[in-house]
Order: sequence, then C-alpha cells, then structure tokens
Amino acid sequence: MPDKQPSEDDDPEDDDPEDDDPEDDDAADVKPRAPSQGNTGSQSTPNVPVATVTRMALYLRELQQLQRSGLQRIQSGAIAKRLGLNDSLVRRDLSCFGQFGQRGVGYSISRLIKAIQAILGTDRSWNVVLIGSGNLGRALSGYRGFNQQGFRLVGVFDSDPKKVGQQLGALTIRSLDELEAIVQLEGVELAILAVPASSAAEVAQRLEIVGVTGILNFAPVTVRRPGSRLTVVDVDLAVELQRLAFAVVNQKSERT
Amino acid sequence: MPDKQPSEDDDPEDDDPEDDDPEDDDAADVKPRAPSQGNTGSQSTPNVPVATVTRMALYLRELQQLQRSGLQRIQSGAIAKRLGLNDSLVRRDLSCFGQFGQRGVGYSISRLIKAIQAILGTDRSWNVVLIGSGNLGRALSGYRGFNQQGFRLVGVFDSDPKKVGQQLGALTIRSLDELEAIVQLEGVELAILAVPASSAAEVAQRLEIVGVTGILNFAPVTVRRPGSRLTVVDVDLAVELQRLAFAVVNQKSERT
DNA sequence: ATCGGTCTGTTTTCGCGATCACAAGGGCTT
DNA sequence: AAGCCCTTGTGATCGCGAAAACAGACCGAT
Repeated sequence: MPDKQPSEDDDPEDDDPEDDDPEDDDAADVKPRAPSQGNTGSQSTPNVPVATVTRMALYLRELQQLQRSGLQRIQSGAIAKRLGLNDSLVRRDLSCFGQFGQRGVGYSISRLIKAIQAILGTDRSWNVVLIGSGNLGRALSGYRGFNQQGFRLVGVFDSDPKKVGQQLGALTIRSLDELEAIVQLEGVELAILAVPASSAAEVAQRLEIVGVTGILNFAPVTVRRPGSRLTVVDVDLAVELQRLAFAVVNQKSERT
Repeated sequence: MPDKQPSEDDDPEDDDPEDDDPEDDDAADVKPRAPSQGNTGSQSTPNVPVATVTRMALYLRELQQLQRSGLQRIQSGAIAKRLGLNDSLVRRDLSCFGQFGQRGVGYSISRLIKAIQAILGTDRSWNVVLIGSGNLGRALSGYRGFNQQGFRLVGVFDSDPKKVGQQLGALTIRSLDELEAIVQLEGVELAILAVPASSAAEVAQRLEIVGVTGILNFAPVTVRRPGSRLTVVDVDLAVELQRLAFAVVNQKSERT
C-alpha cells in the first residue's frame, strides 16, 4: 500500500477500555534513582546514559504499536527481541527511572507508555518552529509523527520573499524577520533547522538568543558552539548514507 | 608566537600528491588489538568502533568545507575544536585506518578527504533506489547531498497507482512491481525506505531477497531481523525530537 | 496453602571506548 | 648542523555501558 496512513489520526487516549492493572493510581511517577555519586547540582544527566535515552524513545515506539494491536502486557524479553537487544538491557534502561514492572508478570503497556512519555518530556505539548521551507522543510511540516508525539508546529519561516505568504499545510510561511516575535509570543522552545548550510549557523545563533533551548539540525554543518547552553541533535542524511555504505562494505556479505 | 596562521604559499603544489601514496598499508590493520574470545570474527566491524565511523563522516564533511574555503592543511586539534571533540580522539579515529598525517605538520586536507572517502566506500558511486514518494520521499529525491557524496539515485518507486508515472526530478516514479527488475538491472545495493510503517517490513524483505545489502530506513518501525545479513541504518525523526526534548528538560531548568 | 515457575530489579563482572601521557618523527631557526 | 618546538601516533589508564548472574516478588497450579 502506498502512502495511505492506516488510521494515523487516532489519538490514543490515556486509558484503555479494559484495564486489569491493580494499581494505576500513580501512572507516571518518574523518580530518579538515588544519586550514587556526589553529583554537583545541575549536571546534564544525573546517571542516565545517552544511549539509554535513545532506546527509551524506541521502546515507546514499539509499545505504542503493541498497544494499537490490543496488547496490554509485555515482558522485557519480548521488547528486547523486537528491537534486537538484550533483555537485561531493557530492564536496566527502564530501572534507571523507576520501577514500572511487576515481577512475575511484566509491564503494563499503558502504564509504561505514560512513564516513558513523562521521562522524555513528551507528556506535555512542545511548541516547535520550523525554519526553512525547502524540500526537506516542506516534508517535515507534513510529517504526522511529530504531532502524534506531542510536538506542535506553530510556525514555519523562510528567508525567501517569494515563499513568504505561501500556505504550507495549515500554516502560512512567515518571513524570517518575524522569527523572534513568534518565538516569544508562542513560547517556542524547540526549533527544527532545515536551512542551507550557509545560513544555519546564523539562524541557530538567533534562535539561541531569543531563548530556544533545543534545535533539531538537518543542515550539514556543526551548529553547536562551545559554552552554549543550546542543545543540538544533528541529523545529516548524507552522513547516515555514508555510515550505511561503510557497514555494507565491511560486512563482507556475499552476494546470493 | 601565539598561533601559527597557515600561510598561503606553504604548499604551492596542487592538491594531488599521490606519487608517494602509501595506501597499501591499510590492509594490515584488520587485526584486532585485543583478543576478544566472546565475539566471533564474522561480526560487522573488526576493530573499528561504530562511533568512529559516524565521526569519520563528520570529519569528511568538515574537511570538504575547509577545502572549499581554500585551506590545504589541518591539525587534529583544529578538527576536534570544530566538532567539539578531543584532539586525541580525532587522531585515534584516523589511526584506526592508517597513517595519514605528518608529524609536526598535520594532515593534508585533500589527502585526508580521499582517504576517508575510500574508508567509507564513497570513493566510488553507489546506485540507490528510493521507495516511497510521499512527503519525505519527494524531499529526499531532491536532496543534493546524496549526489555530492557519490550516491546516485537510479529509481523511485511507489505502490500508489496514481503516483506511478509522475515525474520526480529527472526520474519517473515506477510501480513497486518493477522493484526487483530494476534492482537487478542497475545493480542497486542501497535503498532508502520512506514508506509508511505498515508496509516497511514487507518492502524491506523484498529488498533483501533481491540482493540489496543496505537500507536507510525512515519508517518508524524496526525493520532489522535476526539472522538477516541486511544492514539497516534507522532514522526516525520523531525519535530524534524526543531525544531533543529529553536533553532540554534534563540539561537546564526552564525559566519560569 | 504451599510449591514451582516466571519475570523484574539489582549487583557484579567484563569489555570497549575515550582520555591521558609520552615516545617518535619532521620542520624551522639559529 | 643542532637544538627546539610542533604534531602525530600509540601504549596506558580510566570510566562507563552492556551482559551475566543473582535475589526478590508475584501468579498459578496442585
């Protein structure tokens, strides 16, 4: 089937109809573990590996899929198998943030989803702006996965006067000059950067100055600056393809 | 002297000093340094960390940018500073594959670019097919970064009959039924998967059967299967945004 | 009710990746 | 030419993440 989305518009509400959970009163209690070491206050991550965070998002994705298929409980081994991981790793990842399972039983999918969403910070809504309405920007503005996970696109900007005013989905492309005003007005915290490499650094600096704290950067340049409080996640499509090429060359797989 | 600015007449010769190219010693660095008995040798990378491969692509990106700006030599510390890394890490990464630098001088940018391209396998051209001509697929088909790095898009496929036959850049969208024929005809090794989650697994299986060895997967599902020889690199945009949200929440207290 | 099986949460162990530190090599200056 | 400084390449060390092993809790069966 082509790009038809099978009921992607459903909004998985909080409670599944038949819930056999004995305790679901404290759905999302995210208590970090006791600080094992004397951590000096506002360090970045207390004791959670960054790799764990990436996997948490993958767990959430699988769990939501399982929930859509009607399942209510899952075991760490089953999650691990679906993602090609070790079951012990799944349990350890989850236990970084609290105790969500029931021994001898497993995890309640709905409860785990809520917990991971609270951990990742997607239990609330994030206002996001998109900068750049080129090929990639237009595709990203239509991507439904963002909205489904609590990211609300509140503005699209472009520096090209010919594009300003055009309609892009439900939004009108604004001039880049309005960036600061909209960010402050809407309380935008995250930005998706889909501009050419030549202007990425400048836009990133403007975003940081106006108070944006996180940037998802698709421009193939380094935007992060030493001493900056800005959080940047980079996605370079060419880099990903190069990683793939290396893996293919070095896998030594024989042609069938 | 505080710093040494590279003068422009240091290297009057062109960027092609290949007469003394010691490229034949990169075959000997396949031996692992530590004897690991738990892992069999048939694993993907013998002794190169996967994180190193990702950084190699980033080095290449920076080096190409430096080359465009006219520079000819670079030191490990300068590369590291540009990417926010440790200079020792840069040298170690590069030394995984051979010796490319000159002590006391640094690295020849042009030589390093060629070396990294050979390492990543992008010193040749790769034939790539794109599956899915939705929002993301159309954007990817127009992305110039792919072509610039040696990836040649030779086919775009979609299962929607209404899209088949439409023009997408220089290519005509083909029916998914023709996938196997084109892959074999053109000798395609890599595929970019930009289809809905519901059909990703099935398409991936078809690709593997017909001999594609690498998939860049944008569908938000796990495509990799145990026992498969297929190499998969996943890019899930929602996952990246969730990583960003977590980093923002946990890195810095949001102002009230 | 008790016992056995199952699955989680945690501790321990292990291996690898990143940093540190230094030896080796090359250019520049005097 | 010799000494100095600079930079690479690499052995040594540290820290951390992942796997293994184990203890604790829950369910179901008998």
